[in-house]
Amino acid sequence: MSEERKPLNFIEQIIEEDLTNGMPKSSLRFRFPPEPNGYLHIGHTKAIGISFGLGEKYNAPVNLRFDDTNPSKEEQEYVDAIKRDVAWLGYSWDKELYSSDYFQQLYDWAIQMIKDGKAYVDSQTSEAMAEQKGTPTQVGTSSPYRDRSIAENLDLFTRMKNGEFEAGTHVLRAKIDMEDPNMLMRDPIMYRIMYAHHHRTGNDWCIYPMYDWTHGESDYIEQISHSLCSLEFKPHRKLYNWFRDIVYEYSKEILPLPPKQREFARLNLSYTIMSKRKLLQLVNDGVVNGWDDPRMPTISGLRRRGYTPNALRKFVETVGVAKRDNVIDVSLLEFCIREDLNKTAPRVMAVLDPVKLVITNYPEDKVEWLDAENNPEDESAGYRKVPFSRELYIEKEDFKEEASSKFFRLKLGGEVRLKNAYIIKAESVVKDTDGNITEIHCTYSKDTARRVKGTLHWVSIAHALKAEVREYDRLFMDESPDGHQDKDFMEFINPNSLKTLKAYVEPSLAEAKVGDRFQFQRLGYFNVDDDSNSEHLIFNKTVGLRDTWAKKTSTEHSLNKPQDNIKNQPKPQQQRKPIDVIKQLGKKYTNLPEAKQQKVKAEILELAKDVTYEDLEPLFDTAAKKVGTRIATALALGVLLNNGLQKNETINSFIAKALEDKNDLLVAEVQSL
RNA sequence: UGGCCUAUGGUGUAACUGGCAACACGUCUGGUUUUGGUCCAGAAGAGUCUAGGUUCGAGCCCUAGUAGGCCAACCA
Repeated sequence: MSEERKPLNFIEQIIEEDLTNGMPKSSLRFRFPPEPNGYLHIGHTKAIGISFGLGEKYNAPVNLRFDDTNPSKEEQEYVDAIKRDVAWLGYSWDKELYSSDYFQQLYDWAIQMIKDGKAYVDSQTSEAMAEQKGTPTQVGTSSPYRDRSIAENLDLFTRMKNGEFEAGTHVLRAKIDMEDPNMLMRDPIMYRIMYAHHHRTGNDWCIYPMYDWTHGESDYIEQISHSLCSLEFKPHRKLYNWFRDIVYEYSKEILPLPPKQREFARLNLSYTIMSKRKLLQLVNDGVVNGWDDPRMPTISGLRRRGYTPNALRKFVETVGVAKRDNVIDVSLLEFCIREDLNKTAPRVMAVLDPVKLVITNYPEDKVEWLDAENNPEDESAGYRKVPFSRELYIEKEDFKEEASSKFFRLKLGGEVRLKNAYIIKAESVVKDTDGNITEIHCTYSKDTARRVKGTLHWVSIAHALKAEVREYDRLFMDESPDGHQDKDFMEFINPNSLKTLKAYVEPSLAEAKVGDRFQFQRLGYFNVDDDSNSEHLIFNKTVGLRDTWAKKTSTEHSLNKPQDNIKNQPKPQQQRKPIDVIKQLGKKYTNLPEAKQQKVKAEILELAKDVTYEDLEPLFDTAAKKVGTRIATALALGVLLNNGLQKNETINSFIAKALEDKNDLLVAEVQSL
């Protein structure tokens, strides 16, 4: 009956705490607030997973709110793409909302703030204001317009709204504290004049509210209980609360719940970038073919690449939620998609780099349609027929004229199984004038029950379909392309991130539809690209199969990553020095229950027989705090002394210091020395 | 010459709030296998950034350091 409670992340803990402190569960409400100025990427998937995941966990509504306060950057196209991506991930939002829906309310509150002397119109240039703002280490100074009368502020602000001023001539600022150590509190701008067409409000407004004076208030209007965002907004929290407390005073009768902002570390993925601005640059510079290029870390790119919503959700669930900066290894993402596709993707055969194979003892005009299992992981997937004939294609790299016994693919005189078909033996090769192998001649045997080490995939030449296969490599060659202050991320672009192959696939694939996912056996997972049609089949390689053979051969033949190899070498157990084991045992000594302590003590005494004085000496300096280690040291020292070691000054001072210790165990052990 | 945040195996996250540092990925062995996949069994790898302190007992609490991140857009 022991209930294993799943550990909660820090945000869930905060919510649980609020709940036990009296917040009704029905008050829980979350939101995902993208700015429609670009496509969503895998980093957003984490944010989406957190807020929508909380919604699912607590059965609470989650709003999709577009933070659309900057019409110069935002477009309807992005709104549509964002909705498509969130829905594709399998989340459903309670309401589709826009910060621009609240422009009037925000304006009314701003008027009230002016009347209360909490906001003023500044009429300086942005340079002058930046100057007065100070620096992180230097306080700011007040604007000469800071003490304008309420009447004048009201008049100016109304005229700003009415379009009487040019862009850039006036702004509305909150009146807070130009000397606050948090620069965001130094009279932040609330409104600027901007004559731009807004994707929703058109030309209704020519003043637009800034992020800080919009986001928190939108949360408040929607009665969001927990407003979750990434770490870089932590400094904004003070301002978020400042604005919130003011509008709460104005409207608490109608809007009783003041929201709270909490911040988590955003997701970073190795070998890629997560900045919408930089992603846009890749699109604009033609490095990739659009936001949904399969090499892009965008949700639409991953979708086109063949990733599943399941895999992505599992991924963000696995990476967890915390507050420290992180870089997730792409291998985890790849693990998640393989795990999902392994269970669901039908297996088919495709040859990407073909060489012709002729079965000399197979009749020329004969064709057999053999049974092939669709998915060994899923019995209900059933079987299909694949055609077998005298002339086949196999992968070039599956044949070598000569090879070691470690190579259990096809070699001259060797036998191998053809998947779903017969066992063949390579007899001879035909070469062109340059010495390239053009044909492999084999004989087959019908006895398929025999055990042979290797199994190859193949296609019948006469029946195979031609297909284009797009193989992708990482877009950047550096683990952290935008993590270098001296180098631009564009310097790390991998020039060979896309490889287009002419492949041959089994005929059953004629009916494959855009988006369908398959495992090309022994190769990896592939899906049908959006560009594909029945005349011209196109597949994207989603991810390769785990390949321990490729790993072995590449580490044998290349010295590419020597440090990786060294790092990953496990140390043989025998080489672990006794003194190290003693240290480890000693560490927790004082925490152990009595019986276990005796056992460990005996172990240490035994190990100490193989310890030299040179090994032990450094431990005499162990910090006083590490009592356990000092006890272990004393025990080992006892053994050495018994074996004839003479006391010296270092030993004596160790003993003297230990005798004065408050820990009885330590004192007892030392006294016997 | 500031403020805020963070620090646990190679990576990420835990440790029931002070009691023998766990899980996942990755790495390495071995087994099964008509995919060098999957699956199964196992291993290596962490004195929890440092130095003090509180405590019978500290990854967790306190103090001081160190390192990294964020903050000076009429962006979000």
